[in-house]
Amino acid sequence: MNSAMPMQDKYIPADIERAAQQHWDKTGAARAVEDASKPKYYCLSMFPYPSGKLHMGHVRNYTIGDVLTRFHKMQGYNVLQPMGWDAFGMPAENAALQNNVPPAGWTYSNIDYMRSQLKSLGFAIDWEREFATCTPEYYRWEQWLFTRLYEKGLVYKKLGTVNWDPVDHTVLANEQVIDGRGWRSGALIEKREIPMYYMKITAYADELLTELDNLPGWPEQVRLMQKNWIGKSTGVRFAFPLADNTDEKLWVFTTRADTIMGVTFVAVAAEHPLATKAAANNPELAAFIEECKKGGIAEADIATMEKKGMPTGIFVTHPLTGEQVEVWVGNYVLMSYGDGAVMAVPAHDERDFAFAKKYDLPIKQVIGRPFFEIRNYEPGTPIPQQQVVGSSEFTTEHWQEWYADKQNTFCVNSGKYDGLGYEAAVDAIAADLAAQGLGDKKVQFRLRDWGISRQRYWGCPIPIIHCKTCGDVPVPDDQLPVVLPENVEITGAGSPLARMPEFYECKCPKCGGDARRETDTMDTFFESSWYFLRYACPDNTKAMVDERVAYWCKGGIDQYIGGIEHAILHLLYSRFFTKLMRDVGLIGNLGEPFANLLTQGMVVAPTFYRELDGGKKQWINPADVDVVTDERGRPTGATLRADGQPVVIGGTEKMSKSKNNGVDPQSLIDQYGADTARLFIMFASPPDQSLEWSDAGVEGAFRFLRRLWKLVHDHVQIGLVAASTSNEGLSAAQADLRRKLHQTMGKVADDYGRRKQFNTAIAAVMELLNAYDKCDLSDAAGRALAQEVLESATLLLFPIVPHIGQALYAELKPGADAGLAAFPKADPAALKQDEIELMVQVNGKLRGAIRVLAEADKATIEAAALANPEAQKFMEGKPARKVIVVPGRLVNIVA
RNA sequence: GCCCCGAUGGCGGAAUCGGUAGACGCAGCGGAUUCAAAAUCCGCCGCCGAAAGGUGUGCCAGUUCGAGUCUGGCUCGGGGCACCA
Repeated sequence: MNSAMPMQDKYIPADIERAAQQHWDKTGAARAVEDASKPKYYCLSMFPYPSGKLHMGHVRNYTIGDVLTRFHKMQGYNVLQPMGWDAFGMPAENAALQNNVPPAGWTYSNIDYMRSQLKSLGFAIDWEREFATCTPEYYRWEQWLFTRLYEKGLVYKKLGTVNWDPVDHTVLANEQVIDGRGWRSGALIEKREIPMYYMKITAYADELLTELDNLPGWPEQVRLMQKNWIGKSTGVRFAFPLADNTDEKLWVFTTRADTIMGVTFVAVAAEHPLATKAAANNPELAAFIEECKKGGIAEADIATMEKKGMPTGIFVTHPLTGEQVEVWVGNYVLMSYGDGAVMAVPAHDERDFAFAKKYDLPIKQVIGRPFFEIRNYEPGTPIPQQQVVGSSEFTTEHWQEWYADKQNTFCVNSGKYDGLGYEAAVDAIAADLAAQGLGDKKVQFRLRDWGISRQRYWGCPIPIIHCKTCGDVPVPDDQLPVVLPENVEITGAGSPLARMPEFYECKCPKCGGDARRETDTMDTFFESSWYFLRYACPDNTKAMVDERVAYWCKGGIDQYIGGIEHAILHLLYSRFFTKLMRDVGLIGNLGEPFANLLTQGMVVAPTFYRELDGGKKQWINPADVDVVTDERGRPTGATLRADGQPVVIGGTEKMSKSKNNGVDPQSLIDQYGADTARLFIMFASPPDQSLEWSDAGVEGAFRFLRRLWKLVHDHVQIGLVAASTSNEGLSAAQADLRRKLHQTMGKVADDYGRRKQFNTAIAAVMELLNAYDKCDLSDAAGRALAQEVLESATLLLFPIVPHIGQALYAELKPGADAGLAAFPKADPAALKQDEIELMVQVNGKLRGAIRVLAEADKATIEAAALANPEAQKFMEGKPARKVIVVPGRLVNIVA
């Protein structure tokens, strides 16, 4: 900043943004160095997938992070804000298929472009810590960790189910299965079981669950979602002996053992061994099992499809009644849950009820609900004790909500268990099953082990060698990393690695014989599960992490910011990894990785379309549309700018390619500058809510910055003075303005620091400047106050709009660097107020207002309120029965 | 289907611990300035009503002196559901 030059009278963002960014680069303003003498603040935003260019969601995410980064820097913290690239993933392979470019080259060029975009937004990122996860320097360490975990038994191999495209001969992601068909081939997808590697996350289920209670800095909803996902439940696991007198047993798990006397059939998954056995000499059943294998593996699809089943002809013995119960195959039973079999109690489970009605299976009521009645009730008397007069009516005609109730119900038609409530019945039944050696209480988790094998190319190779004599052998440390070859041809049919002998042919590290390298790669959640630790020491070529992790991550990363869509998987896996790495001895006990979490909302925009022949919609970008409004500003229609013809106004939806409603951040930056983009995004809505795009709102943000520039410019023209430091010499109106200034300092610091709500912080500064505009500041004391207001407002806004902040502050205080300034702190003396205004209510309705001394006692306030003419009018001469005084707020007279 | 969240003027939103509903901004309307326009500045702006006043925070109940905020029941919209990231 060259303060010798006269101040530009126009706000020209391009000039000041370039200058500010050069200044920060030159001074290394964003560089983070470990410094034990200062409190640290590690501010982390979820790293982007390098898809090509930044989208508005990125800009929002990283602006939030940058505001918190800059605010904490001004508060005296040693701040780290890193950035990197989640660089492995499917889109690179799709791009390769479409444009015939290798995934590596595509990814690296995207990274280069997106890095330049991030730089143009002026984020205070320490670029010296940048890395991409697709480089061997990064992924070698997760291969190394994988081999450690494999040796500890925390990684193991078992069969897993995948979406198989029988035409393209390839495994598809859930996203690539549309209405049960492959997205490219259109073929009906089948379930196929293949061997895969699994991470034993279930071994940490209890710790992952209980630690959620130690995360007060997380949104309650995210903790709740994770809790439900882990899904700890206590129930009974028990067995139905097969009725054929062999020793074989069919095991099931239930949380409703109290309904066990109502079991009328048992359902098993299509892949269950018993189903396979029964199908051996039952072609009809075999055909049904085949049918169950049609379709994808996504749970949402399985849960919403029509429930179907078929009897197997196999009977099992009810462990308590000795009755014969038939085994059915059900398409809704998942092999991956528990034992792949469930007891069916149609009377008390809604799904079983529907199934029993469909196949005409018996429904046996074993739970009753007491029915209450109030007898001899006299209107006007207190309601007497309710009296149980019997059980609510049960009918098999239709399902009623209470059938599945656990509370206020008791066993009926259940022999010795009759009359017992839920808990007592479960205890008694579990004890009886245990006595026979046929079952016991069991804690079960919904959480399943994490399958990490992917039959894809653009990912981290799994470091395993398959040897005919030695079995699966982890790649020894001195042969790591297993480097992913970058020059490959992507065909869309299977993994190219499996067609590259130069990749998979190898020697067994144990016996030296011919062996085959694993060609599957890892789930890309693997990379994102530990990147935040690597930022502390990205340059270490000898170890995965080092002692710098202890400095930056002590007590957890201070702030993590990212989309709510990652609430479960990414955050759960990252928590899991932190515990794994602790147990492998890599890091001390850091506890939870993310102390504070902010989940930002989506960026949405209006949609416009035209209906084409055949009902297909042609989506039109909002930038090409003019909206027509009536005289009150309500939209009445819209036209396409190119031809002036009408288009249909659709809903407001998440910005996406498919709805063509995306706004390119680059055009915004080019037109208005980074500060306007940042300001609009922070002002439009609080960070955790969805943000609606508005071109007019962007204009408004730009207008505000231009106005701010002009206010400072006009002041500087008259001449700089020393900022006021007390109320001395101020008029009453000026003292009011100064009080507002200091109130605003407190408000903005609280909004940035505690509330993380930036829209209200901006609104508060706007209010301050509105008051500044209306106040006469022409005398000497006023000039000093003007200087104080402008200096402070510039610093208050600096975290959000740092470029203009840097420039204006240097104009107001020649030679000063806003980025190094301390955040303004409210002066208690300026906040003092003699008189306050209280609202007066009569019967809860606002009727008037009174002014009283700030220290007035309750009696004085009551008297003033009762004397208020408006209050008296609405009391209509009635005496006040009660007067409620809420200090500093209002008086409510109950008449 | 299951888990979680949300709903306030024409629009985005504010009201932080149950206490003035609509701050701030956008759009709109009226005016000033201008040869004119842009830009800028000033004023108005929930709904009904001439006013007094009434009414109003998705819908239906409830708790309370007082409910956008708390409780129960719905409706609609969004996120996640384990291979999108």
